[in-house]
Amino acid sequence: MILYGGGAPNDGVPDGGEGGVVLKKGPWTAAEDETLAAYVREYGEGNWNAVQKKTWLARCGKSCRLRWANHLRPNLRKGSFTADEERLIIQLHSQLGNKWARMAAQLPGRTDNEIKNFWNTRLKRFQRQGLPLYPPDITQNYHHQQPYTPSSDLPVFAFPQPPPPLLQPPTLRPKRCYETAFSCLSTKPSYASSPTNFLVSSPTFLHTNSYPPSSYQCTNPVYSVKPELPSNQIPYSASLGVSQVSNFSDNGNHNLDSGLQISTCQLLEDLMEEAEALADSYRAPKRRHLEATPEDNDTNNNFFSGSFRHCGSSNSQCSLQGLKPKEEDSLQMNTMQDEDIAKLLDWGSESGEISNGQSSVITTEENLVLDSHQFALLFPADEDNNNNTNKNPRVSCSWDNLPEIC
DNA sequence: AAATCGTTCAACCGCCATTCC
DNA sequence: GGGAATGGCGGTTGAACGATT
Repeated sequence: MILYGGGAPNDGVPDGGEGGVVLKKGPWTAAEDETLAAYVREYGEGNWNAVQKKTWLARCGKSCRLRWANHLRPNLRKGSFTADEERLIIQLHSQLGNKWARMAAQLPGRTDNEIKNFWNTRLKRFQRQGLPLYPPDITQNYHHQQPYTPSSDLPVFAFPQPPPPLLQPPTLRPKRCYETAFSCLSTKPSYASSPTNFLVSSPTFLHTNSYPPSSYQCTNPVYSVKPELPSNQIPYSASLGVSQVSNFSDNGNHNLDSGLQISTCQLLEDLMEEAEALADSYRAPKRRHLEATPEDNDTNNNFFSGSFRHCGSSNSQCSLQGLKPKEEDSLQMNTMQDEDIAKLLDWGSESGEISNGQSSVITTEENLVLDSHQFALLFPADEDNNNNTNKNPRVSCSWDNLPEIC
């Protein structure tokens, strides 16, 4: 056993002896750091579980590896990101999604954890402020299919790619986003041949020029075709839509065999938000309980009510940036009229039998385009935001009034 | 000065893939 | 082939800290 660094072996940690060591958690001490560094100097990286055996450290191998990788290994750059680094991160994220390790590989001396923290902080801030996550030039890069390629080992996603055919068996299973996005489901839905379809499933107007009005043009990859789903950013797009299906059907049967259901429900949710804002401005409040019942305490069932809160709280993501976030969203939802819901459900039914929660029969995205037009007629975008704003501030949210995403 | 709020960052957790036996 | 061990990755948490009220 190596006693590098002179640190106290126990250091407040119970030690049950060989095989019964209670591993220490929490912040690392300088002595532990020194011990770990000495271990790596002697034995090299890897075999991290041996650290515990060969030194007095009561840390699990994972913890050692993490400490080394994030803090002790040489050539680490500490301190704030430079402007160039920040820009590179943004650019990489626009292409890779939440692939922190791969992003870190492009930023010498930076760790995936740092990048992840940076991005999540930035994400929070930008969402709160309703700002676009990606600067226009970076999204232009996307538009012109000139993805940033800092090195040869970074795969180039020449998107937008034609969306893969829907309703095909998955050919690969996304590693993370799948789990997160559909963690609410006992039955995992199938989806088309790549996670890209989750984003294809975002509101139709994001992918066409037909709606909303031409003044609004989304190029934000977050909404658009993207190789990977940043799962903590797109629950709105995927999982929330799914949850809505189950709630609309109200049969507890998560029979979601179609990625297109997700598409449709996502669009539906977007439209419902628009509808709720409009409806709320015209009608006296009339409560309608779309939220999970109180006895539904698990996350699955709360997903529906949470979906609106989430959307409101992630303004830059969901595009309805003018909507009131969080609590007010659920209030707005409660004020939605039955007939509005009925219209939405009828619309959904016509489009893909969404209202009954069964498998969607929509087979093409064109249907969604058409239906969005129908819905546009149902809830026309206000032509004069000021007028509506005077009626009710909430109505200030319309497609025209949205802050530019990109 | 105290309380509250927001941000940052280090660390942990769970899952998955790979390797080893 | 199968299970265990190991490493890697992404998501999440919570403490520390500073700013604001």
